[in-house]
Amino acid sequence: MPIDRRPLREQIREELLGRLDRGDFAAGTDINEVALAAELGVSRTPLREALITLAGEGVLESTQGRGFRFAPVSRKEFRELCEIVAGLEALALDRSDPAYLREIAPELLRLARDFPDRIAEQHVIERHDDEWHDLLVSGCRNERLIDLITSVKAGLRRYAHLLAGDDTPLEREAAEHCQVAELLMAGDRAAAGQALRDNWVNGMERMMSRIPAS
Amino acid sequence: MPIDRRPLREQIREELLGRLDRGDFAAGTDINEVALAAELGVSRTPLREALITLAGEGVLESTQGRGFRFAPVSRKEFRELCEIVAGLEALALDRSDPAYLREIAPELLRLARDFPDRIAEQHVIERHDDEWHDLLVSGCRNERLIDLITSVKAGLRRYAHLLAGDDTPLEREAAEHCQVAELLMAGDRAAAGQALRDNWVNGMERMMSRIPAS
DNA sequence: ACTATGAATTCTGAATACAAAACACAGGAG
DNA sequence: CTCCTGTGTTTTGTATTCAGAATTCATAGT
Repeated sequence: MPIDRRPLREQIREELLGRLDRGDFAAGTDINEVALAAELGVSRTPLREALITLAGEGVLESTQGRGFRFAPVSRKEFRELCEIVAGLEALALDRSDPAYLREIAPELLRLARDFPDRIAEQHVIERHDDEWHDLLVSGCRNERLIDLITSVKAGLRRYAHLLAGDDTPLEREAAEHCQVAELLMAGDRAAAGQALRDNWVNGMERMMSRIPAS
Repeated sequence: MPIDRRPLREQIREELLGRLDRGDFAAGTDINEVALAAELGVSRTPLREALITLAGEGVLESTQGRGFRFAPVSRKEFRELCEIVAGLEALALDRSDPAYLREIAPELLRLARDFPDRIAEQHVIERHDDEWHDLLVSGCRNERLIDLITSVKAGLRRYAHLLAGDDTPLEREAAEHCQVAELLMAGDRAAAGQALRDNWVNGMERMMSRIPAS
């Protein structure tokens, strides 16, 4: 097997994002660099590099002399991020090859119908949802756009653990995904894009109440 | 006056972007950290932090063990970036307060008509163009979106010096800006958004020939 | 009792030092 | 002559150290 030869800062970044998913960090709290570096078993240098990357993605904030802190969550920001991702994914759909979209539409439909039931664990559901969205935009030739979507979605990870346990909207989510897939199968990319945007907006509204008011 | 108390990495980032505008760096070339740090009069640590930030914005690329290099320019990437910014600015317009847009429309129109003539220096033209676009999206309440647009536009700076001296499309650019302003004054935000997207696409097509084929 | 001041402490920001990987080039085997 | 290999050099990646800013806490003055 090829051993892991990526820079430490990337591994650290992913580790921190993983912990974020699990809700290990309280939003709004300051980060103690020496403590966190010791905990991760690395020095402050690559840790700070990872923190700077995350700050660039909006996951963290930094203030001169006071270091980094996890950006506090807010309904306003959640709404902003969802709006952006919705716009970007719709754009990606628009810049995709229509033939390819028709090709993957059946798989998208299958995934949407296989949506895990409410018994499933939260991270399984998230994984499944991510998989669907990743496949959806996989036909986009605009590589920078794909990277950008990934980056913006990193900011949404801070909200993941807040949304855990709310299984009511699962059917809605699955149904909306089905609709997008069916529109793609019919070849109506514009309508699919609109349905996708609606899916994001609806999902956002469904989740909004679970975010503490700032 | 308040003295400059921003972190070095930010000042370095701006200095590098400024040099990029002036075409001081050849695209695709490797960066020697010690040499550049010495030239800037700083140590490698904040320099690397700035480089990592710029890599996150797509201005630089990094490879394990080989450091950073200015990402090579290509028509493909230029097209991708323009598509993204077009989509994001149109989204920003869509998320703006219509009343505010009508309010600033006259100023937008005035700016568009005051477009500097072809005698003006390149950076004056760019400054003017930036000012117009900044004002256009200034009514957007989505702060994250504004930041994102700024970040993606940083990637476009690598192309600025390539586009210098091409004064033919100036009237086209000005005319298209006028049209957007007039549509906004009429209160037709959707049409203005479409005109804005067209402006980006047209501008991109006009510039495309000046970018060396990869 | 409360505020202001200042020293001690903690932490970040930046510089330097060290380790390891990539590169360049010379020399030898085929 | 070509290709491989090994050694020396350069450059990056990471760790450590140093300096200075922010915070805390105690104390003195009102």
